[in-house]
Amino acid sequence: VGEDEIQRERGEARMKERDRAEGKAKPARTGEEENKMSSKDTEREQTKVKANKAGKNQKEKRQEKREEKVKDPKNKREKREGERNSEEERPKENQRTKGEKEIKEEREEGDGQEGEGWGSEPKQAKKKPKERKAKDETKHPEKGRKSKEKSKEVANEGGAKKRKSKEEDDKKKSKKLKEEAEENKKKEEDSKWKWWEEEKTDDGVKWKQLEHNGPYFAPPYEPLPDDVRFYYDGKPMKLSMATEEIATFYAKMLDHEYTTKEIFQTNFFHDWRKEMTSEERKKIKHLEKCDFKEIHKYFVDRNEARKALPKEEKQKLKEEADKIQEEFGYCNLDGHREKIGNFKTEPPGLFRGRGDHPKMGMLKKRIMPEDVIINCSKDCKIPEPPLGHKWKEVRCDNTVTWLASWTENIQNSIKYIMLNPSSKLKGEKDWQKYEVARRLKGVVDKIRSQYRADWKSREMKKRQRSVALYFIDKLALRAGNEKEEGETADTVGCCSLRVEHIKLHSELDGQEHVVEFDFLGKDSIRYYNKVPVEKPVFKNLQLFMENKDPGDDLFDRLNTTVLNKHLQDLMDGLSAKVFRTYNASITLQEQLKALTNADDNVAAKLLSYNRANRAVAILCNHQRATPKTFEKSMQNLQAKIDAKKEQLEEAQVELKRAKADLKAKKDVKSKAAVEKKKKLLEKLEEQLLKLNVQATDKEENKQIALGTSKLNYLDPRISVAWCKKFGVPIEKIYNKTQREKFAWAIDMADENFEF
DNA sequence: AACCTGACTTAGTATACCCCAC
DNA sequence: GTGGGGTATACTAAGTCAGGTT
Repeated sequence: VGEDEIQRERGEARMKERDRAEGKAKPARTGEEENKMSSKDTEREQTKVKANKAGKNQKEKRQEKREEKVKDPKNKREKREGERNSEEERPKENQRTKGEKEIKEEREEGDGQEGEGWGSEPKQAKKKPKERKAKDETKHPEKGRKSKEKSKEVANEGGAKKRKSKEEDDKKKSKKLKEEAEENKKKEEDSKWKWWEEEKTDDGVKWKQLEHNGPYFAPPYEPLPDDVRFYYDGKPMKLSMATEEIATFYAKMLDHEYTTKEIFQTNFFHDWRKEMTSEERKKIKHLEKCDFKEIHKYFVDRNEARKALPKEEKQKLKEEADKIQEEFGYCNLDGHREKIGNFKTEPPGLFRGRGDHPKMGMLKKRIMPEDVIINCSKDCKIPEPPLGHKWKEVRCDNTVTWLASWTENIQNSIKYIMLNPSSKLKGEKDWQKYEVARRLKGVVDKIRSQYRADWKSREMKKRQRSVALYFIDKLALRAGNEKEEGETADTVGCCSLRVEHIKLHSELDGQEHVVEFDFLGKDSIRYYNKVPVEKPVFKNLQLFMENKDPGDDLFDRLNTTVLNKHLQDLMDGLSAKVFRTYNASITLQEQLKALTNADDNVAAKLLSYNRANRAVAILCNHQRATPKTFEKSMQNLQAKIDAKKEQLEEAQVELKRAKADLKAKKDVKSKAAVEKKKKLLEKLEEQLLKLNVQATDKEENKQIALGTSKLNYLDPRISVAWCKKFGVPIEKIYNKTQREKFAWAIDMADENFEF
């Protein structure tokens, strides 16, 4: 119920939410989205199919358009200009209908420049509630890490009573514990680097000293054993090593949906043939005649065997991995040991794009040292390339944060090795991001009233800009850069919306001026939403869509560069994505305020937190595939609920009986029995309620991913303050990794922090 | 102004891992 | 001890945005 209120309060309606509100009693999503999706397949599946179809039409159209452009670019351009000019007139007509506002508008336009002063940053004092925390940490240096071990030990002890020969084990363990503790101590000391208490420099220099061991390269290809064969046209065929390697990439993916897709197959086969020897190429002409099944089985078996490995073997493997982590996983940055995020080069394989990606199945080549640029201090020990190899380049650029880079062959873009989110370099940037968002809080009202005013501007450009900004602000849409056609999946953001992505309803379900959005956003995640908008926005959209084809840009006079330049003028550091951060964080703060009940127990408070978190995830459209095990675990939960209900009924019957007993006997004993039954009943009721809440929570979370917003959009200080204020242990909302990433916030925010 | 590119953040999914009930 | 279910981590694709070049 609370959640529905939230949504209403925000004055907008992500469609799903509204449907839920309409359904009232029904907690699960119902309504149109599902009606529309007739089959039982998952919504996303449907979405994709639909999108694919749409995509094809679009693409054909757009292709045509492009061809036209190529044929006669000038002609097209002129035509477009003509359209624009005539459009330019139209706003004036509209203004007339809006009456006397013209004058006001002029004034506001003149005032537009007042924005200059907005940039003044509300200086927020760096408070330091650090004292207490620091003390805590020095007192129990390895408490956090140890506690886990300890609990393990306790558990073990319980079991050990049965078996007696535990001593040796224990000894080993305690020794190991000691070692670990020592190591942890060392680590802890390093990770205790409180960079946030140091002076910040803002000169673009990211480090003074940077030392590391370079990337860890993917292990070389191991040829298949002789008895694992590839068949062509029914006959076994020995492949050259390079060809075989690529075949294994495909074979490994055989039971993945990807390999059923035509583009995937075509791309794969094309790239594979390129790498074949000429004899192989002569022979292998059709993918359908290739039989990878034996290879596939080999890998499946191998994986299983690895899973079934005895303990010691597994232990060994782990130790090896730890060694690698130890050697390549850390670097020295300005005298501090920092964890690296991705210290391994990406292994070769087949490219798995998301959504309807034109390049899926292409061969991702093996990265060699000769492809890699190393970035490190001048005077430090330069990382050794693997034996017999050389680096592409070693440079010393302290204005960037990466340690190594290479160019990837699919999109021809650069990939980097960078630090872990817990590092100073990442943390500082993160902190700064939220500070920018907080500055936006101070000027957002002004910006809002300005874009409202701009809805009536005589300039088409301004109108488009202001409507787009309205969407970005209200719906937390992404900016929407242009993308190269045919290089990536066809997805859009705000500025790249096309006419086909929205539908206008002057009236829908009792609401006026409803815009229906339906498009694929980042990662080809569908954005579907029906939003009532203000009348001028609606009118503007009608205007923008006039005389356009479905495949035309909705905001043809706007792109992200123009928009961001404007935003930069409004506030220093402002760009489109800041609105997402701002709206996400402010929503969390408001929701927490509205939902948290100080008298609740921790579990209930956590539920409130999750609900607030979920409100943000919904706002940002963070989705996930319904977990594979969802149905099952839901059933399990339902079974539990049913069992509880039964128990409850039984308890009721028993209570009645006890009451009758009491009436008959009227002795102390039966009175006590009644009390006991009453208590039991209460307890059961409470448990049932809890289970029901759990089920609701689960259902609501089915397709919503909370992690992304938690990690990237919610100022951690809001959460930290909330925890401190309501006595919720921080571990309940942030796991170990998250606590490391947000160490700065955990340390600096007190319960009074306001975003 | 269009175009390109480098650097960095944000994103969902696959897999590893851990814990608990059996 | 095992299996399964849920969470944490690894992985890498896909965005944003600004600065430079044409």
